[in-house]
Amino acid sequence: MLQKADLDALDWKILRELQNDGRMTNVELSQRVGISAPPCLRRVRQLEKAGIIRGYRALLNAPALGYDVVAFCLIGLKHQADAELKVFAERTRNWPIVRDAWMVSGESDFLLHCVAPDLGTFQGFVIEDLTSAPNVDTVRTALTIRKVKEEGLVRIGQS
Amino acid sequence: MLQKADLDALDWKILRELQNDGRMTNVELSQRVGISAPPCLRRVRQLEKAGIIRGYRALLNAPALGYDVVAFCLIGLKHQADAELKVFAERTRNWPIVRDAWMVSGESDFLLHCVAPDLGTFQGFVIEDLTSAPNVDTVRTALTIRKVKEEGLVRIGQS
DNA sequence: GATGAAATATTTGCGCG
DNA sequence: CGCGCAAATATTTCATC
Repeated sequence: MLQKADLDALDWKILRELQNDGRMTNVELSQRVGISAPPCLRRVRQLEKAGIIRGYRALLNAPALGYDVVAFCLIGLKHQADAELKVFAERTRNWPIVRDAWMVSGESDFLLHCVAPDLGTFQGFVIEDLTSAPNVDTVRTALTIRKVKEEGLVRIGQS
Repeated sequence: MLQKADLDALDWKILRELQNDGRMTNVELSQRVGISAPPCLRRVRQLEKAGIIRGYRALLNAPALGYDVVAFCLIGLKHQADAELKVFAERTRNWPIVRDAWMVSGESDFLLHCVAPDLGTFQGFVIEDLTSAPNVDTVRTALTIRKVKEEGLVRIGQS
């Protein structure tokens, strides 16, 4: 199976292009990275099989869909036993406003990436759902003003 | 141009499927949502043209690529004048460790989503780059333990 | 929204560097 | 051993109803 060390510059070029446009046709991809289509497709399939490419996803425009509020919530729990953490993690999966959630270490226990139609809905979620959920100690929120960077993974270090 | 209100249940089904697998062929997509291929493709193209689908992207497996550390940084600046905010935003774009960055309101001014090969690299970034950057006041970090949710946008509310 | 045909892309096998 | 070429297969796309 493919390992990180096995990736050459061509593989990283492929990854860069597919992160930019995951629906690019294989022939266009092959032209961009400078090889012909068949070996290009073989590399892509290998990257997929090795799990390096986890999948492909359409990106949606939240404001165009009526979701004007994007915010992050930092949650501190009262008790951090393993079972308690799992309970809260499961809870985040049932809140449609929460798009991504991470268990973190530091001052907080969870970080939630939230999207809501308007401020009222988000505030309602914070007050009625988050703050009043069992075992929740602290809730700090950061409303986003704008996204200033959104990029895929790149090779750090060599060349 | 397509507006949020114009989206029917079929459009949302399409969006859900393409968020799950952005490389699905149009014939498979059409079967999943229960219509024939041409009208399905027409809807997808409209969603793209309206900017509701912003693009497509391959998702990479960071650990498999040797990126074991994922963390969030909350940055407070000393001065938050518009020009200063722009300078810091531009700075985030030049740090390869920073994958996504948001300007936020609240206790902090920026939130950075960071990925690094190892803890030493991340700590080096925090100390040498972040903390010592001009105008940076406070840096709080939250190392992620694991991702507990990662989902696309869904329709909140009706049906 | 469905049907069928034309244009294009993907995929496979085989020879070459 | 992996790359490039060319034919078979599948998909996207456009006309029309």
